[in-house]
Amino acid sequence: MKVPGGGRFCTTLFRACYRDTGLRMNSPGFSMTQVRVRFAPSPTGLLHIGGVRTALFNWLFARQQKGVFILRIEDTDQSRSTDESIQAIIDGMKWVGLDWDEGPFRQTERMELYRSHAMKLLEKGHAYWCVCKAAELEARRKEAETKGLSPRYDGRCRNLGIANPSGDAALRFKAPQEGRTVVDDLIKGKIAFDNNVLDDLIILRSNDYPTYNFSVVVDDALMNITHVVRGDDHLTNTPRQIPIFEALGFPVPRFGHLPMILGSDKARLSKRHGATSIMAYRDMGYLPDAMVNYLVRLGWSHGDQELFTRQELIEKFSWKNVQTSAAVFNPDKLLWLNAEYIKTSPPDRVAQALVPFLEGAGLQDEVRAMSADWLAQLVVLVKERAKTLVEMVDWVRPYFGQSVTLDEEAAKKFLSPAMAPILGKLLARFEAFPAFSKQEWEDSFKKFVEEEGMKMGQLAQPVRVALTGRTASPGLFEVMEVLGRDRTLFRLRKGIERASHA
RNA sequence: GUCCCCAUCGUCUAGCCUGGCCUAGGACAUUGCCCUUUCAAGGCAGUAACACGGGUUCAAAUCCCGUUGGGGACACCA
Repeated sequence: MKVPGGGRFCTTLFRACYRDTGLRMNSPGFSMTQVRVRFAPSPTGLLHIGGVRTALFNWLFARQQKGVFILRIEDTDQSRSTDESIQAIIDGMKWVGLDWDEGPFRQTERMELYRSHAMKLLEKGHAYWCVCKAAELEARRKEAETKGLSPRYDGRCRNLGIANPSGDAALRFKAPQEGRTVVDDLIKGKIAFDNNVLDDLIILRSNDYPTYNFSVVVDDALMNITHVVRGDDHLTNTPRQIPIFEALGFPVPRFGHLPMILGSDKARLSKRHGATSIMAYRDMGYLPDAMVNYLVRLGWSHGDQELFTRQELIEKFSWKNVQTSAAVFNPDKLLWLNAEYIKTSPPDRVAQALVPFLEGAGLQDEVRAMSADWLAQLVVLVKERAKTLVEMVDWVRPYFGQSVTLDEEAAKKFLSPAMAPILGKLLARFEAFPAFSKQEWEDSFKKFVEEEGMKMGQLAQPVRVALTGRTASPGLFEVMEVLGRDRTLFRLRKGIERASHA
């Protein structure tokens, strides 16, 4: 239930103490508690973009508050956690440039902590042994569901007082059954839950491993997490976790629940909506900065601004401007942003990111033969035409190597026998220049077109095909500049050859 | 079924807290035009939204209630 009069914008006074944590840090008179946040993914697959966005908000807040950002791997699910997934998380975080200050911690390395705290709860009477079998529980849940009842645990072992269970038993937390738990959410405001909807959740499995709802609490408490910021899907876990903090005698952190990312059909984003792994976007030729910009803007805004540097993001971020509703992931806008970043990022950086793609396309020798400066020049040549690095590979291909592969249709259309003598004359003019000069060659070209009584396009297209092999390319004279005098003349001669033998 | 969250153009959003400046602004996509040696990029213009119903008020996108719709959670998953 939404608390009346509470919520996100309740009163100015109230807001001051919970919305603007930034003020707290900066205003004198408040105790300087350092912000400590964490990203706690489970290693059960690839790092997906929703996870990256959660990490991003945490990271932004930590950096802005000069706080600490912790990476914690929640791998207490033995059957689903893998080392490859842990590596995927680390690789993904590094690729988008989200550096952490502590960790990565693995929960499986902290087992004793969970077990000892669980025993503490048992001793204090906050927990009890449950000897119900998993299969029985499952059956009862199904039955309750078909009867239209709540599929909660019925609490049958709660008052049995089992002290030394034989065989496998699980430890359950004695959840409060009365009153209400109020969550004061950073993003959604005050939310109240009636405790009577709570059931006694298992905190220690019969295999001695802790469950999620218990290990998060122990870790968040022990790691002194001040703000637990996670996906919306955890909102209803919060009233289950708060009583555990309390039973353990730990202070309760602030919570913030980020709205979900949806697919085009408004269902929670999943594989069937297309690529969801962050690394898939790297492979599709997206720049990490574009990815970050897109993901942050999906659910957060700063007036009408669309493009942000990382520094701006850190400075301008605030919980107040985080959206409360879910957002549909829009690949078109991401693509536009990527194109924007390709156009405006330093060309040498784009070139650097492009190299692996060129190598992947079989151009490793060609790339090695060229200088970094030339590569950057190449990026400048095609940057407003390629929306991804993958597309850029295709645009850039004609500029490697001495000769060029002619597109058959283009050659047939533009390198006709009738063109041969005209191209020959143009070649002679260019050959007269001892060195390439964009301005001079362009003037000469235009003068030639005029003298011949041609239209610009009539000559430009055949030359374009001769130089690039295709009918679409950047400006002719920029192309020549990147090719250089020798290759320009060489390819022109080859083009004439082809035209005369057509 | 129960509980929780959410609701402005097709999409991301501004505006909502502190009602009037909103004949609702920006961005992506889309349409048309301009520029032009091709392809882009760029420039200009256009189409397009306050879910619905009740209140409160001189005045509601903004506050309250309800309805509808969407999403999430209810595991010895996280």
